[in-house]
Amino acid sequence: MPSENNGARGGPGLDFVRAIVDADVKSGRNGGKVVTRFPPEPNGYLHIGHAKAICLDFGIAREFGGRCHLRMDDTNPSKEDEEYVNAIQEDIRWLGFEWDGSLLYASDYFPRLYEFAVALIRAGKAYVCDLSQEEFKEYRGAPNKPGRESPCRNRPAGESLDLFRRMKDGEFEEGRYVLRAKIDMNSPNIHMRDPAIYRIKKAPHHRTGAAWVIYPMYDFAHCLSDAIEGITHSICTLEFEVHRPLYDWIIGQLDVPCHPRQIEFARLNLSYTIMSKRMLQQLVNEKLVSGWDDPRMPTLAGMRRRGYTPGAIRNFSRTIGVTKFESLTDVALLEHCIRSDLNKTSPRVMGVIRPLKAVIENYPEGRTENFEAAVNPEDPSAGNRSVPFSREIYIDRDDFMENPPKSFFRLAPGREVRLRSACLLTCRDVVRNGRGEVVELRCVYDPDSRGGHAPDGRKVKGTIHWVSAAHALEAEFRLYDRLFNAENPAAAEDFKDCLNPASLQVARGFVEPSVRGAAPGSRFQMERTGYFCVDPDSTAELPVFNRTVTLKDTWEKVRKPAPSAPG
RNA sequence: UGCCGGAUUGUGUAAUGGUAGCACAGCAGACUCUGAAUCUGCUUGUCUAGGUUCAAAUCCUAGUCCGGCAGCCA
Repeated sequence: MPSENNGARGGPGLDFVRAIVDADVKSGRNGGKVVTRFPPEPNGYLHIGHAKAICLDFGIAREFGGRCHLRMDDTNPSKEDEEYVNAIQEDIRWLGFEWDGSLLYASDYFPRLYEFAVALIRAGKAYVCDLSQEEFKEYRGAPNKPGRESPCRNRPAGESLDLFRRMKDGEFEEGRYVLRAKIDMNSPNIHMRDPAIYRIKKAPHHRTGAAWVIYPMYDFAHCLSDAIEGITHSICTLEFEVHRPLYDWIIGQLDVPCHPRQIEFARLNLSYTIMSKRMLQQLVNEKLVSGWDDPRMPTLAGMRRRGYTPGAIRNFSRTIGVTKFESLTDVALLEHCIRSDLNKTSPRVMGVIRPLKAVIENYPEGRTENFEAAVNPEDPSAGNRSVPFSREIYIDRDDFMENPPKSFFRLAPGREVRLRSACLLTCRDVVRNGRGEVVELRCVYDPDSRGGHAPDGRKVKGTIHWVSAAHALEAEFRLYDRLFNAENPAAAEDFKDCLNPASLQVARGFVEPSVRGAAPGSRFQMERTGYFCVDPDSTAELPVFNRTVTLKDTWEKVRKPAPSAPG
């Protein structure tokens, strides 16, 4: 097979796709113009794997001063829906891209595609075939076994034309006839063995309604849609590599304005994640998640709700690169990208997820004071916030141990810690309930340590977060972990067996009052805990926080050495 | 066993015949009012075998292994 892409290599700083585009621009191919397209089928929501393709398609157009179209590849009405068309546009814009021209649809080209098919028949390059699906399967042969020619192969063009028109007019049932390209039943490439290019499908189309009862197949519609739009570089994933000869063949038979170059790259695979639309659809249908935008989903809608930023996803896409090697990217890299973005941009706030009350016995009852704390130590321009303090506070249960090891830097009977941005606190005693569980801590603070510094210069290793009980805002925390326990769930016998039963844990706790009224979508770093994003489920009475990702936690590793890495 | 691709440290990715580099992860240390961030250091790699060459991840030959392809899905 003549392969235009063979031997193509990346230049310094350029991945192999950009290297090809760059070379084409420099050699004056297509008049030096670059036109790409992102062609989703509107049969599901976009996911992080699509983000890689979007960044490539739109990114290349942007970098080379070209255009990028958004075209719905809507040639199979039984799977597609307008809901997806809308979601796809929203997600692309959210990611930070805007298509050139108006939104395009392959279905807009149905009349022209029909005429192209007619032209192909006239040229003796296509015929109407009445073999059933089962029969043709037999005729097609196998990868290592040549096919046989359909008895209809030499049907006169006039007869095929008539039949094709009658297919269009709805005279036949689904499956009665298909239109086939007449290529080569002995080709070592199965896609060249007289592939079907039009089939009868009596399903209403989300845009063309009942206007058509025949629909072009992907191989016919896609290359011609590209050609109609003057696409110069048609970038797609590896599984279409074997389709390229067919792509080039069809374009080569017809009078079209240009011959786009198809370039294939490896799709993204992420550890502990599934990327198959079919499997994602199944999770939604079987209510294993709350919907396409469940924050555990790898969909852009889910990640957005989870608190991911478009910039972090774009940065991730750039970092993983583009190659033809089918790899499995460590989800830790994605997490690194969101942490590093959020670290620079999110306001800090204190939140207690599993509250334990601490009473400061030497602090006057009824008294309140405010401590100043940086909104974001990484960004001095963000200024300060005021955090109220009083005699009773909540701390996190994880920050107290009754019989701690030496490596535990937090609160314990007789130990002193720093309350973040406030003062030094020593635990004197614990209060238990009837079952012997610790339900309250009795503490004292050092009145000379206001602001968190000990006047005598003594070192206090541990700093913990807290919330004043009198001022605390009750909140729901949705603590997300990876959806799957297996590194590659798609490779398992049943991916659903790999679901992580602890992928969502809901907790009731408190946050500092400064976050009152934060709009859905607002992102915060809960100090020492993780990054959180306000969920749309929030109400005036109860804000809901989705945990985007935890902070890295060295103590976690000390405490229970390396399972298979936390989320 | 047919065709088409692919193979660089644990993971991902550079090096276009001339010092195998970067990021993530891991480990060790420094710093620290977030066990975060930051900073420093460290470990680990060219699928194999031949060949060409002063010099090979890169070029040639032969193999090995992995992925994709037999929808009237895209």
